Amino acid sequence: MAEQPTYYITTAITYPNGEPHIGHAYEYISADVMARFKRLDGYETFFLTGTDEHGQKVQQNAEAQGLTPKELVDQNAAVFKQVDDEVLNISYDRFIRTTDTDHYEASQAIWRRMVEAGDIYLDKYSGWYSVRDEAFYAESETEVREDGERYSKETNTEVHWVEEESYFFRLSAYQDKLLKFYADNPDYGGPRSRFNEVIRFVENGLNDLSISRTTFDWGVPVPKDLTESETSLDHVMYVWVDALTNYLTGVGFPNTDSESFAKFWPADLHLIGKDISRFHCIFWPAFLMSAGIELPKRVIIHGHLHNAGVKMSKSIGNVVAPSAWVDTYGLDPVRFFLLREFPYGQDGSYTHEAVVGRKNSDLANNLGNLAQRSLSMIAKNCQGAIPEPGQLTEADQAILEQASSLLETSRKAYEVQEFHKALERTWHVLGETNAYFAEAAPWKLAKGDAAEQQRMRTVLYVTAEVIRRVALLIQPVIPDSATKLLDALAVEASGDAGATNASNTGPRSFAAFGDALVPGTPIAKPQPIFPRHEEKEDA
RNA sequence: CCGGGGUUAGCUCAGUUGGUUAGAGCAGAGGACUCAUAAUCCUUUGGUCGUGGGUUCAAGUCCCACACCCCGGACCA
Repeated sequence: MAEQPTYYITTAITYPNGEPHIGHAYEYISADVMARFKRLDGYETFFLTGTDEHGQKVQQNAEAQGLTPKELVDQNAAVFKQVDDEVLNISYDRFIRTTDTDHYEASQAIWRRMVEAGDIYLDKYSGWYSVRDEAFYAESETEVREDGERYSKETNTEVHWVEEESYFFRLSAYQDKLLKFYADNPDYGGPRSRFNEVIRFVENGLNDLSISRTTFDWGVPVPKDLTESETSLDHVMYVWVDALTNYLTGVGFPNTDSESFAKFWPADLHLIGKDISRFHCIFWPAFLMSAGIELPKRVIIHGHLHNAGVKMSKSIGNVVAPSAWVDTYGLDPVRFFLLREFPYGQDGSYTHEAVVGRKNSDLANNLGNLAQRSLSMIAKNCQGAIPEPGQLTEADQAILEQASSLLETSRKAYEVQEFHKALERTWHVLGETNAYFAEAAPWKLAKGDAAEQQRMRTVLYVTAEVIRRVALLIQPVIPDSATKLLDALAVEASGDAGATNASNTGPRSFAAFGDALVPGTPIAKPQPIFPRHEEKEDA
């Protein structure tokens, strides 16, 4: 047997300092869909997500609440994990926390490698520092406001003059190497327009990067044996060094001989938001080059979601909790909407009407009703079993051919994370199938002679077979509904709609895409799977 | 200020290397059907393709200028 292909995908790890909102859900769901697709397509897949728990902000918040930092992040991380587990049905293989003990080991190991490469040196940093942003600002980027305090103009956070000893990473030495890497790997960052912005930024020159702090201790300690010869201070790593390293920790680093590291590194895809593209497209590859570790294959940068065109913000009060949406619309409609509605990579604007439109029009009408009408006819007119088709006409073959092409179309689209295109094409075929069904009018054939009855059975078979193929392919997006659909078609159970590698093979994996429904298989009386949206009564 | 992207039907968007009557989905209108979740199918209304110039036999598609929007970045305080 040929060696099984592998796939390693990560989300950004979340800074758990607030309630999860629909933007977090967008990232988790899209990564989940990608992971499920790959599992169903036969890839041994590892899907990593988690929380980023270090930093001064956490330490200060904890003090303010009378907790230890660990107590605080235990609480907050649990909230995010719960959303993954109980609200969004996210099929991660590991929920990593940067406070996990193996992560300390990994972070110290990559640091050590970068020291050995001669890329880390001790110096002094001074400047205006914002605790909230965890960033330094030039004086010109700040201003003193009415309350006498100095603020960052861009982010409106308080800044303080900080002068501290810090370790630096020789990022400036990587400008040419990075540019060459981008040129050699034009698909490293996507979509192209966002990747171009990164490249232009690098072309404008890079400064060395401060990568340690001494003013607080909530972080991964820089190994003492590396610092004792030159300083007596205790350094902890700048959060981004340890945060990015989570991608290595997740698959076994620093144990590079481990089975999981050998299997899954380099990562196939880092899926992140546009706010952190620079960390993933510049710092991360530079760190890895320095440490002599292979670079990930691709970073896909998604956009942000806007509430009816307005940026979500707590002060405006238009932040939507994932659980609120799921309660209102149902999980699968939410998952479908997020991936179908927006070209992946661009910002998206959502409205209640838009979500309801997708739920009713695409799911309930075009797919749900097609399944219901065809399966009902099979239940009533074919002794409740998948019928035996007769000679296929050109129309039959044409619609089956369209459905067949969807596997390759979807693979190509998913390869570059153009989820919307895969779904658009799939729903186009469903539209054609509805037209095919109306044209063939099997309900009229049911009343005809033996030849017409045979023709009816053929039409019903072809329609059901199209639905089977579509149902297989949309398992990643709407796993629960697609499973019900396959159940209704009496497709032999296998796997778990892409949730684990148990979905790599079997009648419900993509390996079975080219199979066909087996005539004579009994089916149950169909029940509607995609209800139309019901508006709740005003409170 | 520099760079990138955008400005196409009521809404969201496609429009390939410039080439016949500018497309889709949703929404609207009319009709059909009754298997089905008042779903589906057919037909149809609707656009001076941001503005003004230019190149060309021919421009949504190329060039220039301008306006507005979005995204990056720089500089001055």
